[in-house]
Formats: sequence, C-alpha cells, structure tokens
Amino acid sequence: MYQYEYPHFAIATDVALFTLLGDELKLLLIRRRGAPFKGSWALPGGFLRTDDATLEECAARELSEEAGVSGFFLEQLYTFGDQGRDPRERVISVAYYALVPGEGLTLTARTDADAAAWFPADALPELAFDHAQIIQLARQRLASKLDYSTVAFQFLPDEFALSDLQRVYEAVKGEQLDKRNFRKFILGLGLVEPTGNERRGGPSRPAKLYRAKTGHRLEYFR
Amino acid sequence: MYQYEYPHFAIATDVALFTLLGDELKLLLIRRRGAPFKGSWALPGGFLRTDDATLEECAARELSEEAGVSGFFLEQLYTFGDQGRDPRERVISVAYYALVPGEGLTLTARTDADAAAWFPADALPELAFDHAQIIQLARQRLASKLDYSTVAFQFLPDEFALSDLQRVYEAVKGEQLDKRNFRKFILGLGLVEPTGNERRGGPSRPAKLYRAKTGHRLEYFR
DNA sequence: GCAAAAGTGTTGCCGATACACCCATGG
DNA sequence: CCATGGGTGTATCGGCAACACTTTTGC
Repeated sequence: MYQYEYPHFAIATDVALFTLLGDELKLLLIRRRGAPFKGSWALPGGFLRTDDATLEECAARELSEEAGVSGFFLEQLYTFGDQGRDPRERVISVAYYALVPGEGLTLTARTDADAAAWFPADALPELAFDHAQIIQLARQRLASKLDYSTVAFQFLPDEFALSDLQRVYEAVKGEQLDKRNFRKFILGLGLVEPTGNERRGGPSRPAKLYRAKTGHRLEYFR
Repeated sequence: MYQYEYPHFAIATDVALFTLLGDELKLLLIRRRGAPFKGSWALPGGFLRTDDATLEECAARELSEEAGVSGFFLEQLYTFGDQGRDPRERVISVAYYALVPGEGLTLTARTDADAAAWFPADALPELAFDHAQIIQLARQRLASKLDYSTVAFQFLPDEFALSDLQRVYEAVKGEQLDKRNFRKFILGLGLVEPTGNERRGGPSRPAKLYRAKTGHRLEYFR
C-alpha cells in the first residue's frame, strides 16, 4: 500500500481512427458494452496500464484489441481532463487520431465484430462522453495537416495512383480539386516517385503507380 | 479507501512561459527545491489537484503560485507519459506554453523570488526531467503559429507600436524582417486598428499606437 | 465504338520580396 | 544640429487558380 503526496487519477487514451472507403472518409466506432453510456457508440480507447511503456503504446494496444486493426499511423491530438467528463470518476484522456489505408482492413477478423463499425465521418451517431468534440478536433487537425505535411499518404497502401491521393484530399477537405493543379502540386513536392507499375483491369486507361519516396514517414513541407 | 479497476497515476502540468524583454525572447525557469533534480532548473509546474476543475486551471495556478505571474495567455502543447521520465513514479505531464507581455511583470512580488528567473531562450542551463524537449517543442509551435495566427499579440500590452510587434516576430523566429513588408503584412490582415495615441518620450519620432481589433483573443488567418 | 478514368500546358493574377530615403522628436 | 527610431512606395518574381481536350483501356 502506498501513500502518495498527491492524488492520482485514471488515464485513458481515446483514438479517432479514420480511413477512406470508396470516396468517403470513415471513422471507426465501438459500441459500448458496459456502463456508463452502455449501448452508445464511442471511440475505441481504454485505460493506461502499468505495462504500457508509452501513451502511444496504450493507444495502439486498444486499437488492436478493441477494433482488431493494425498497421495504422498514430499521432497525439489533445488531452482532455475536465472535471465531470466521465461520470464515474475523474479520467484524464489523451486523445489520438489514427489513419489506415482502406485496403486490407482486418475488422472482420475480430470475435465480436459487430461491436465495431465504420461510420461516414459526416454522419455520425450520438456519441458517449465528449467524444464528439475529440472527433471534431481530429478532423480539423487532419484537414490542416494536408496542407503542410504528407499525412495523406497514411490513407494509402505503398503503391498508389495520383488519383487515389486526390481522392484522399477531396474526402478530407470536403471539396473538389482540379486534377491538373493537384498533380502539379504533388509532383512539385518531389516526395513521390513512380514505381514503374500500372494498375490495369478497370474499364479505362491504366494508372501509373507511385510510392512515397520517404517510405511512410511523415514529412513536412512549406 | 477505494479499489480501482485500473491503475491510477500522478498527473502534472508543466508550463513553458515566454516573454519578450528588450529584443530577446526569454523563458521562465524555477530552481528546484526538492528531490529529484534538486537544485536544477526546471519549468514551473506541479501536480493536478482534485480542486483544479481543468488541466488548464492547474497550469495557471502553478504559474501564479510558483512564479507569481498572472495575465498570461496559455495553451496546451503536448502530453508526455513515457515510463521513467520521472524517477520517483510514473508521472503523466500535460505540457503547456504561455506568453506574457514584457511590461508589468510581477516576478519581484514573490516571497522567494530568487528561485525563479528569466533566461534567454537561446541560452538555457541544464534542465530537469525531459523539460528541454518540452521547451524545444514549445518554440517550434510558437514560431509556426506566428505564420497563421495572432499569437504574437500575446507578447504585447493592449497598446503597442508596429515596431514592437515586429520585435516579437524577429525574436521568436530568430531572423530580421523588412520593416515596410512587415507593416504591409500586419495592416493587410486588418486585425489591428490605431488607438489614436502616440508613444512619445524617446529621442525620436513618436510611434503611432495600435490595438488588436479582437481584443486579445487568438485569431487564425490564411 | 463507347464508356470510363488517365494524362497533359498555358495564362493571368495576386501576394511576397527586394530595396532606400525622408520625417519628427528629444537632447 | 545630430542621433534615434518612425514612417512610406514601387518594381519584380514566383506560386496558385482557372480552364478543356486527347489517350488508353475493357467490354
């Protein structure tokens, strides 16, 4: 038994995980099985354990445990610690946002798969706790990071067509972009290179495929 | 005595408080009176208490208690929670940065004033914990926020000359700016208005004074 | 041959930069 | 009258937005 000089609190991480399915930005939600907010939709997340070496590790663990997802990009967003944001006791929540390529999602591999689902980011249900606020902040951050970093690549597999990348920008920003200007912009950054492969099979001209020069590391430009 | 389902942790806030003194960006440091890192310089900060309604309130309280400062702008920066960042026990630290006008600093009003001191932001001593990392992050954030927000006003009193504002930009970014272009930039934003007053008394032409149109609320442009 | 998506250049405009001199005051 | 900082305009350049047609494939 320990005696502490200062009060201690529960720490949690909550993660807003986005992906692109078709032309639409999607967000992963979990249906809560316990109180409080039992039956409500909420962000995946959970309490920090002593064997989580870092907060990020905690967030990643919850994402794979609760949602059966892996291979995501993860970045800290903001920390919420107001009194009363959790009705049980004071919980300090470190919010993250995460991105996965739309391809190869392993949601179905989970035992209780129906408890997790992708929602259109523009049509979310009522959410538990202050999760609506977290999501709003995550979307803002995401949209502004498109303008000065390579976050967009995190939505795509290693090989992608420029039109795939454009679909990411359009879905996240919620506006149409001019194809020629977009290509000039991306190629002008000098951060992608052709792989030499093409994507065939569609009823149209094959698309040249590219990869991020830096692998999938986040780069800042501007 | 309570039994918790999950482990609980100490939460702290640490604050990087900047001001402009003369032409130089300064950072406030506190000399630690207790273990660990006794005698080292550190950021002002301390543990979250149950009567702090918000994390921000905790940060503000510590700033006024430890440093005797008030009237600052305060914004959350990042949360550090790795194992081992505090040798005593695991401490989750929510880092903030804060800005005060160089005028009217009340540091001297403190009882143990010699325990707190302003250091040139470019010449800091060895620091306790991971505080050097926090400060580096704060400076980056600050410098980039100059480009798309009105944070700079937070370094200035209500009335200021355009050259004061320019000194802020130069100190934070660490580079000289062209006076004419700078004024065009600021006036072009349309976020300041002349107060009608002048600052006389120097051995030079009096400077017209301005105020932020929005009061001291943070605005985003671009 | 037709539907569907890929690919490709030029022009105009606006915002950012570079640059040097006169002005008003206090001492 | 001199030292100090305040105040002002123009020309150039480069990046960004607007804009439409041809190409390659699968069926």
